[in-house]
Amino acid sequence: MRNRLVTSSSAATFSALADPTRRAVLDLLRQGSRPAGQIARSFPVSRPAISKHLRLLRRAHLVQERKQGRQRFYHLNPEPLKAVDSWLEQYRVFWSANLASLKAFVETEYAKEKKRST
Amino acid sequence: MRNRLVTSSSAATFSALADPTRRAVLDLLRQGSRPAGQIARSFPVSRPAISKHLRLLRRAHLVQERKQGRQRFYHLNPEPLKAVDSWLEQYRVFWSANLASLKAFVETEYAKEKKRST
DNA sequence: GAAATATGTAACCGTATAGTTACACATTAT
DNA sequence: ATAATGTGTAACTATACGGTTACATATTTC
Repeated sequence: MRNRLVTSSSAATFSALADPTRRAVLDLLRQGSRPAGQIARSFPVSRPAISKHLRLLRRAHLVQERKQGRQRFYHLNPEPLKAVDSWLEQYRVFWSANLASLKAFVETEYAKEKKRST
Repeated sequence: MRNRLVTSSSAATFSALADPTRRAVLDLLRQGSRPAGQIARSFPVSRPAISKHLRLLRRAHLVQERKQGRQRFYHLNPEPLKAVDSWLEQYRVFWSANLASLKAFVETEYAKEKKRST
């Protein structure tokens, strides 16, 4: 039941990623750490809303906070995303499998089409 | 703004994956398609609850339905997961980067420790 | 010390969500 | 035809969530 374990331990991560604003915050932080206020100014919602998103991201360990004077710099912690990646890993084989069956399907249809047109 | 697009188009996928039961349903379907009832019996929640999860997964195109007699077989459609994978792709570089800095950190600490013990 | 700045949190609101039970509908079995 | 089976949905409940405004707190500036 290793999958089970991975799935449940990364529960906080998956639900943190469910919100588009939070994903965008992470995308922003990929370019470097920023103080909370600057993050908030990058989005069309209120500062407290972003503050709450940051709290959630913090709890999911997707960001970390570094106090500096009166500012709090947030930086990305990509580590929990590894769990998402390893969950996804088990599905990658299906993509190629489906590509193969799609290819087969297309070829069959092409053959039919050819036959029909003659 | 390609990231933005990827992020928003996969919104349904990300929120579908937020629920642990739904992830477990997908995990189950990796082993092959199953009728709705059998899926439901695999979980400690009521059948209607699973029926609703399946509806959500269907809308996110993560599963597809095939009616067969009075049963409805559900099978995995991994295609939408590609968007998640490509979102993650932008973070993979950070893992190795962090591993490198962790390595550097550990080596520095080791050097300090060595010095201290002499 | 007072004003300005940066931030988090509490209280509240509306909506979404995950669960339940009760019911409707289609299909198969008797 | 009737009963049994498989499934989805409606109605309802409790809770979580994303947003807001108002406020508290810490730090810097003047």
